[in-house]
Amino acid sequence: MTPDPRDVDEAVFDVVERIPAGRVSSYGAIGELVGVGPRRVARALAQGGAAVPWHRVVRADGSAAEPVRARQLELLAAEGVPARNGKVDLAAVGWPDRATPVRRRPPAG
DNA sequence: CCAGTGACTCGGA
DNA sequence: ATCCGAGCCACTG
Repeated sequence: MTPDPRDVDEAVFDVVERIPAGRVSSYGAIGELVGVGPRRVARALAQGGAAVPWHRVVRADGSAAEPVRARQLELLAAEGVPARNGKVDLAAVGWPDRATPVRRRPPAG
């Protein structure tokens, strides 16, 4: 069965809704979670992102997309996400956390 | 069907 | 840091 386009959009929105305030994800990261390409994620947000915290989705390098760049940085700053020269620190506020489970003993040295 | 475009990403220069 | 090409997926003329 081929997944309906609307279903893919809903999957994208569902993941975006899961991004906690103060955190940020990327098109590619979300794409991997829902099983589509980053461009497909961007398309979904451009189409109906108004219903989800789209501002918590940035580029892979932490920068914001052109058409919403200024707006996105303001919304992020409003919820405690600092930006450095127009880019957020994905290593600090990136979501989901990398390799959180199955690794209770991080390399302490 | 082909070409152009876009809230993308990676690798190379 | 900046620009370009290729890969990618969906839409439009």
